[in-house]
Amino acid sequence: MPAPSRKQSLLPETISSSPVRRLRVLLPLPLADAYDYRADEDALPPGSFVAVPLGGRQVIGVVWDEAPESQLPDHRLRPIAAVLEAPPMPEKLRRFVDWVAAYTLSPRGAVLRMAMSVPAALEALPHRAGWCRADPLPEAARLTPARQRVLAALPAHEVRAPDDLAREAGVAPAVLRGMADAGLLVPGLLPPLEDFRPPDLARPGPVLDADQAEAASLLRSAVAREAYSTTLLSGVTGSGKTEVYFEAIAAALQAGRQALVLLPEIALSAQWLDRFRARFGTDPALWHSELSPRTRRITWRAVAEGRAPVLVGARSALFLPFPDLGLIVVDEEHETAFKQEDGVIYHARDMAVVRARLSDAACVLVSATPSLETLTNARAGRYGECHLAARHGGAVMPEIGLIDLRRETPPRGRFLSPALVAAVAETLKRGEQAMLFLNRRGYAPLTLCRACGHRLRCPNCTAWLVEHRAARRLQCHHCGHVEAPPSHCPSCAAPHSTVPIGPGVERVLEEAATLFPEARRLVMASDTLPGPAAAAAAAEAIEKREVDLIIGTQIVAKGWHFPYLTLVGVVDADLGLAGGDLRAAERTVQLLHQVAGRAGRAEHPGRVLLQSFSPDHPVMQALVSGEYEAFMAAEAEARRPGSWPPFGRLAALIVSSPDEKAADRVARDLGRAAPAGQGVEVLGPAPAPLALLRGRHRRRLLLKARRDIGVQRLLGEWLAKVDVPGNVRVQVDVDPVGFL
DNA sequence: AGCACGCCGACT
DNA sequence: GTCGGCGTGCTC
Repeated sequence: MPAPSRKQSLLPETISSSPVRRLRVLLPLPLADAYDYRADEDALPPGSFVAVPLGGRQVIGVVWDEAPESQLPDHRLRPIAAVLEAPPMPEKLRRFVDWVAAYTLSPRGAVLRMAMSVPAALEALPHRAGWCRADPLPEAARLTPARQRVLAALPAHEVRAPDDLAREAGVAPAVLRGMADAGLLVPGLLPPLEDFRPPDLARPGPVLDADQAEAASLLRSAVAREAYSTTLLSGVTGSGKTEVYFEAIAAALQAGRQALVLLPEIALSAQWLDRFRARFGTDPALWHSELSPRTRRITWRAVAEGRAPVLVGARSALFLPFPDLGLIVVDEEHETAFKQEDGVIYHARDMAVVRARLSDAACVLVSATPSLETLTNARAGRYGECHLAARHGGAVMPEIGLIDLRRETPPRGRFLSPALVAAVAETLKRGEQAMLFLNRRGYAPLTLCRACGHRLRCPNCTAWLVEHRAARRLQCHHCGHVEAPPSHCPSCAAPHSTVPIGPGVERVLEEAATLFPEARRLVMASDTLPGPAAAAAAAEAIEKREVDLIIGTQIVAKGWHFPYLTLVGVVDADLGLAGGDLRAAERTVQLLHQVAGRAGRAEHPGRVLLQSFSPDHPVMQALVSGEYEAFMAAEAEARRPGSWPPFGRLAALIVSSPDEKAADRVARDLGRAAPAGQGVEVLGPAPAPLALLRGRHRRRLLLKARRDIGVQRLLGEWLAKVDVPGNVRVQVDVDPVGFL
């Protein structure tokens, strides 16, 4: 039978007598409002997952705790179709969904969708078959050594999964089958999902030094209060911050609550997991984009049922249904990867603070190079603070030096200066490891025709095509566009006339291969290390000294521990400073500081060399002196007069459309309707730096407002004044961090 | 997000 | 004359 049309399906539902009970159901669709449904069940608590009819299909939604308000008459209401078995969505998560939607000006349903990312976890899960010891054991059955091992591994009245039992007893699965036939084993049912093994709190952790112990006790007591607080935990690379916040996790577990750790790139955290295992003797639950559907379902359900005491994840883990979250740790809190840039645009670090507040939980923001926002909040007393001043275990900070590229010029077509080449050679000669850092993937960021000067650009974006020589192709780093390197210039048809301009890591690798032919070289970039397994293998090879020279993009900056790495050369320290980005200087200092932190640990002192054309720039001077806080204080004073964040608020409107005229028209209308008044300023419209992205023409407007002004209301009223045709999209980015 | 309805080009 | 393209618009 075909699906009934709307009109037909209304018929049987209209035969109901008024008044009917109404229930509010929020659906995981980009809708601002919840819908009213007819409830025939008694006492369906808020948070319940329900299946409801919508148009010609059925969708799963959540009973929302607000008064029904639909203008629809009773007879137009459709009934709730089914109540799902999953535990209701916790009240604290529902409030968080409401809060995030209001703050980011997103439809509530769009935010709910992030909290319902695993629809399969809401279905009832089948019980799994297992084996149980027969009681009594049949006397006649033969007890071979293999069979005895199975019985030894299987306590009376316990059910075990066949795979686990066979592995533990060291027998083939066929043995179990035979034992069942002989009546020694009887079938039993296992619960649908296994628990995550709880961390062992009694396990002796690493010995903390005095600084660490003091910080740990401060965090422990913050967690023990079971009330909202946010604390900044800062300290140089290698000062043992991770071990300190592990104590906060232990405190949350002791209080019977859950702990969540957010990492910017969970895929690269194999070494983090080793440390967790060392402290707690078990693995935490994981949450990131590469989980299999099955693991995703198991983990979501375990979180919902309170069976996952500790979860480590990427930013989307903030929307998991923890019943009683006691602690949120945001490690590397300065990382821009915490900013979600599409769909619902939010900053996971800021939302973590909110989630903690709504959960009566402690939040700990961790970084060697805290963001200016966080430092300012700490200085103002809104956040607590603890700082680890020294590297743990007696290691010293690396010595940082500058190479002035205006004097120390690399040979033509090369990118490593003589001074850096000499330092690498010396390091390799001593049998130590060296790293060359360049935050640019591929071979060359720009290709041009030497005959006519034509530059190869992406057809869909305002961007050059990046040559990836190993893969023999040109690639756009903003959309998926790929093309073969042309044999003739597409503009003047000159044959074989293209030349690569500027370096990427592949080109540095090529240079290193000619300079250091005997060194064992490894490139670490997101495209050469596809997935967590490859990244973990690379890290292991480095730790085992199977590599002499590492050439990497920013993925090398993130929390790795390479004990034999003593030299880091930054190929282009000026790279991040170009462009009109408000945070360019801050981000460059953070990135290069983190990269520098890879050099030298334990007994091997490290050295860092920065190649720069502007060695006098405050960013370079801050890196050399190591005075991060002083630099950030100066940065703050530079932002204060213009009321730039964190002293004022920003919101960006991004107007985009495949039709350039339409985008321009809407941007102009928005500009005319811009709010005005004390402490409010609108900049733009202007073409976005990426004026064309994935085939869409983009214009930007920027709202700057005093800190005490409610930006959301302003934005809401502003957007309501302008009518936006269907082919134009207006995205709102509250607290933008990038300016693309 | 789906899935309808709607109004213009190439097929029987 | 119908099948079907995917452009707008609604779903309690």
